[in-house]
Amino acid sequence: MNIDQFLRQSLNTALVELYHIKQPPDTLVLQPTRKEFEGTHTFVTFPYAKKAGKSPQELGESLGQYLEQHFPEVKSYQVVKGFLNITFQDRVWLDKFRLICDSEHWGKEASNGKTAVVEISSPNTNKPLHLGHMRNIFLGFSTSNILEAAGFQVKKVCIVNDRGIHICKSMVAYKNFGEGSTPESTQTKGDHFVGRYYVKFDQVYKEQIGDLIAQGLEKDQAKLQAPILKEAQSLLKKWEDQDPDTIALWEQMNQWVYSGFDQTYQTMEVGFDKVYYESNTYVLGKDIVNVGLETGVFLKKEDQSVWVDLTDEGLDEKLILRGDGTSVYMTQDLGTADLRFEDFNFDTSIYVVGNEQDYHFKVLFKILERLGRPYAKGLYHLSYGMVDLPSGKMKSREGTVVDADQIMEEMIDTAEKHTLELGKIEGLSEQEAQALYKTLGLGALKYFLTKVDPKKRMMFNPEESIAFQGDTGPFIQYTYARISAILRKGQALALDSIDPVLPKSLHPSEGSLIHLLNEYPHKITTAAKEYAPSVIAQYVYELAKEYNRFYAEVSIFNESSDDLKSFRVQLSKQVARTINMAMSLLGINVPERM
RNA sequence: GGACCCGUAGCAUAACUGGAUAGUGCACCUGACUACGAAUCAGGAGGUUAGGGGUUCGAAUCCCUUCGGGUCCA
Repeated sequence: MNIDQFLRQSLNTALVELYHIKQPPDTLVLQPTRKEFEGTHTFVTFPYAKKAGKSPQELGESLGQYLEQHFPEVKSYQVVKGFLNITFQDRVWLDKFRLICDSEHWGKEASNGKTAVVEISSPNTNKPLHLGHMRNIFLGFSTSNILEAAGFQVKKVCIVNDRGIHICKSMVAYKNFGEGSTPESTQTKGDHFVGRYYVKFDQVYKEQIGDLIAQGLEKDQAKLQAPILKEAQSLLKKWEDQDPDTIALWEQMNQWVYSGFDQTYQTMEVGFDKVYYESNTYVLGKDIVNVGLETGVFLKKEDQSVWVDLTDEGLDEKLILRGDGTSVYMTQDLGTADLRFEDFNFDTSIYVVGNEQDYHFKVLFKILERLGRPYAKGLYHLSYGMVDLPSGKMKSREGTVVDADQIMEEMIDTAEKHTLELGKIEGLSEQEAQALYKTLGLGALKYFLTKVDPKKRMMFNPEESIAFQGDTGPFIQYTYARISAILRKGQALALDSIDPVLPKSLHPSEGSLIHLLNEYPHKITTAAKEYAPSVIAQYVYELAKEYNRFYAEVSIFNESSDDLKSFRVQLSKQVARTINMAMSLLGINVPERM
């Protein structure tokens, strides 16, 4: 039984015995004890004081006394202003430590037989990936890893937005200004190559609007009349009519983009189980509309457009299909939801999509529920805030974005500079050194993007970039490398016994380390339940910090007793193991030295 | 016109979902390497949790309201 449960049951017994208060154990209010007080677990007595007819202070005292007398696991207690703080015997922690050492599957739940689908990234094929995508991607992959550790089978999918007017804009600009150049001929990464023409389109478009206004047109009219826009629209029409030349160009340009994306994904160390293309899925959903009309979930208006009325839920009426029979995003998303369920028969499906789509997903899920889809209750929108720059919002058309490839490169360069300054990696080959810089640079980036609550907008300052000190990826990586050095030495001294003699008592920092280690499985559960990588990030930071404190407070190899030395080596080893696992849940590697 | 999200020291963030004196990092000041790795550790300073009102043993958290920032729907 875990300590939490044990304490809940014991408190339950005490409340019944002393005050005849029957309170289900799992409803008792427990919380971690604050650092400045003795103990690890705190029971909040206020809610029960009235029923017991005692002051919170008295109630705490009596309960504490009861626990101390009846349960040998409880070492001592302390009541501060109605908060009952409980300290367990060192033996309890040592038993836990033994279990952790012996458990081969530590930090990995057994399969729960359920499948989760996670939709990640969903890029457009007209421009390179930027910082916003990175937040999406790292959040999505980390969430996937966490769900896997919590026992799910996870499928990572990506929907590529490869059709529509935005692609045609790049195509038009390329036709007019490309002069037959290619990524190869210009030595440019494919996605950047295509993105350039998207920006070019916008430049020309703006010039043309300016010219038209100068000729006396209203601004709104000018926006509609600009020749290059009309050209893009006619190209979209041609694409829909399957014009061979247009299709060929479209395929060619998309191919360039994909090869660029692949390279970026490789640097990020991510990959997908299945990729959907919108050019295939945008026709889906129309059948669903017909069925929905028959069953009365949808209604048809005079202009033949199809709507759903959600006003009784506090939402609006929402367009499902246009009067001319063409799709809107909602039509398509209904179709892909069904398709995805056919493909994976999932229990949970998570959409990692920015919070500007909060309303859209609320409506989508509601409609699927009304359509009686069996999977509807397993849908979840993992919504995240925008990434802001000091200069304001990122706008790809205006080129004010932080490019993913560029930022990764800069981070890796910074890591290299930093590492060379510190000069601690003698003996690494050039190849190992390069791998290390990547590990550190990407570690800093991934940690930065996953440690924050996804809901919040976040600020990214490219000038100050991302630090390597304090609450950062490299701080944790450093702790791991530090422990690795200890383990190497422990091995050399033959102190790395798998079955060390456990000490009779614990140094306080040893106790808190074991307590923290013991928390890890709970953190996975919480993180999986809430789809919150930040839970893991915060945990692993706390663990690394606690280890560094331990490291400063006690010595390992200067102890006189071999038993104690090997115990501390073993403790270090378990910390390293846990850091490694937690970091890999965030998609971050840890180095043996740095 | 309607709806949703956000506001915590100079900056960036946390608070176990209503619990203790609101934690932590950066930056700033002070100390610790002739000791297992100083990308570290120990300490200091910095807060009317945007403002006001309410709910209660207790509010950053829930309700009302004002202000500021952002988003969506037609």
